Amino acid sequence: MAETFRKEIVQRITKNLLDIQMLRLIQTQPMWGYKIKKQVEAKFGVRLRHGALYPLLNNLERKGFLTSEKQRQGGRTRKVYTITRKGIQYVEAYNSILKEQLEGF
Amino acid sequence: MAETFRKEIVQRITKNLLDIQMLRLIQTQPMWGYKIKKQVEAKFGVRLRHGALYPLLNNLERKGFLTSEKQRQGGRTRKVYTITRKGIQYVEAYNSILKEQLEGF
DNA sequence: TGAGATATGTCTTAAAAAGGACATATAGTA
DNA sequence: TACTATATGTCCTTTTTAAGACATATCTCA
Repeated sequence: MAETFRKEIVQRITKNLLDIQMLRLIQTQPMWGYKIKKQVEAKFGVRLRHGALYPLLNNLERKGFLTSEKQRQGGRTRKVYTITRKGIQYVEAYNSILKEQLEGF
Repeated sequence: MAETFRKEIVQRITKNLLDIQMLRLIQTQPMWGYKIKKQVEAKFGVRLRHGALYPLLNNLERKGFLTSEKQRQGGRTRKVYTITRKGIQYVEAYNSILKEQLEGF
């Protein structure tokens, strides 16, 4: 049962706080959409539709949490995202809230 | 800015993981809907509509995370909720995920 | 050369959630 | 007595979100 709960909660957090989980991933190293999709799916056990992912990435860039750079690999293009200072601050705010939650009410 | 981020994230967590925050509250002491509403609003800075709260509480009871007992105060009735073992397990699963998130990827 | 993986994007429709009204009753206070 | 707070519940409509299709192009391996 505890394991069922775990999976369910992880999936809920991933779904509802997907942008934060993505920023955290990109914080470890710059990454492009497709790779983010694969990593999120593997790490959190959720299906991440690309139809939701790419608009979200563009949105995070528009808001200043990410910057992107197009990289060519032969004829194929990757849009590699890097986290900004603003993005790091957002993740840090999240981390500090987690800490408080663990310390209890 | 960091403070703006904090508020925004706390509100997002409260909104999306409201049931868990409520279970955590009730875990500290048995509580009724109206009191939960006031506490959630004070602690997390969100408006909690009673039209959303009461169906959610009934739902959590139906799922076995809470039990309720009606208490009379003169002519007024309070439905006091207590967390169950199952509810505690759910909160514990949440706590363990928070720990892992803090430890990083 | 055909299939599956990599790679990024938009758009429409269907499902879920939120907001707010409708509904009722007691207690306390000005 | 009228207003505000306490207390719990449902229901409809609007808004938001999610699912999946539509769209295109390259790369690799069998």
